Amino acid sequence: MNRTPRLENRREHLIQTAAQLFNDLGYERTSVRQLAEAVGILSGSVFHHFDSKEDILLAVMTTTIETMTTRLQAASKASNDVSERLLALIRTELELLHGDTRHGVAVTFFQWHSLGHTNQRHVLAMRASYEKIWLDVLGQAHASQLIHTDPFITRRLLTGANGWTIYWYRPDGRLDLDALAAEVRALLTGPANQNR
Amino acid sequence: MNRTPRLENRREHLIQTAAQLFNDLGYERTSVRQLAEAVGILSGSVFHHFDSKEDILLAVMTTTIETMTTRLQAASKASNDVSERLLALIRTELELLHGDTRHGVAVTFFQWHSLGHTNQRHVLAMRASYEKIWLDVLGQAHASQLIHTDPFITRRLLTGANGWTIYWYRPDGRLDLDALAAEVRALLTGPANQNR
DNA sequence: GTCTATATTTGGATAGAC
DNA sequence: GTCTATCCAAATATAGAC
Repeated sequence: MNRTPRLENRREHLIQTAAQLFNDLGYERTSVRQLAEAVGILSGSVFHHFDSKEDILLAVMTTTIETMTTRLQAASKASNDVSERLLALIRTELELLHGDTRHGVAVTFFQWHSLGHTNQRHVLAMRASYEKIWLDVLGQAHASQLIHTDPFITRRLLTGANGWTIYWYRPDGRLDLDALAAEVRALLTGPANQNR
Repeated sequence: MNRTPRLENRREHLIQTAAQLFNDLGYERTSVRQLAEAVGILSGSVFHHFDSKEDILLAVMTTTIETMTTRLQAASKASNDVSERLLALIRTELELLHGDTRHGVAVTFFQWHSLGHTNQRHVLAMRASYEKIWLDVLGQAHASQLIHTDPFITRRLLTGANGWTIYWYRPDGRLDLDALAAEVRALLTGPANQNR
């Protein structure tokens, strides 16, 4: 029996709660006191788990990037068909942005400038393996003439297009995630692949 | 003769300097003291020109949106050909993001969450006329089968794709703005319009 | 591992002299 | 329109008791 539900790992709980607060309010506008209150402890106690406030942001991002990479990796192995593989990657990134991981993912996408330079480089290095998966698949898509724009530039434009969806797209609205993913792929591959 | 160069309009100078600081450091990490020092006055004097710090951010955004709308409007009248008109809009937005207006534009794109709700609505309302120009042209492009994705969704994906370029694109690099604009249009219109 | 208490800094904003 | 001086609030972080 567990006397302290959810508290088996307070550090994990702090990271999840911080992700939500940082996403809702922004890192700078979130105080350590708010975070502490949200998990039911006092502000001083937070510093038993983290060295500094920035350390919390770093933890949010590193754990998020690990999840992102794992899921994208899995998606890239879902099919041998390049077109389907591309769709799987798009759908996965949109799921990351709008599913249970949304807070951490949004923070990772849009708040890395709140990190100091050293930590920024650390996060960037971690993101590299995530981006590599993308570039591999986009390279295949380009080689098989599924897409006709440069894979590198395409990925960067796509990063913006997908990331920006957090500001307007609502999964519970008219357009579901599959339909949105299909629209995004249609944008990349052109009308030829719209009718199957 | 002017004894006080650049100071004819101190308020304007403060807005321009604030745009740069807010873009470089972020709104929350920029102090009124820093801004004051950058224009050569003391922090108390700033509040002769603005009611509050948030008021400065609001001024940055409203003046920026006016410029954005003016320039996009001009671009939309540059040609009667839909394809060229679309390219002109893309090129103009990229110029706004990377030219002399870049600081204010980046702040307007990515830091509106630092505004209170009331001011957010104000800014959103101002942006509407800018977005209307886009939706008109994308609607024309869709009607003439130049693009095949929904104009509304397309614009939102495009907003993200273009806005995100501030994080990776450098106008002084290998790819010039015309080439980037061409890539973006190629993404929207598909391979059919890539070879002219 | 958490709390109490607090050190220390910083930032937005104001009042009144010049 | 700017400066001087300062108020006040809020925030990160620490030390030591429990």
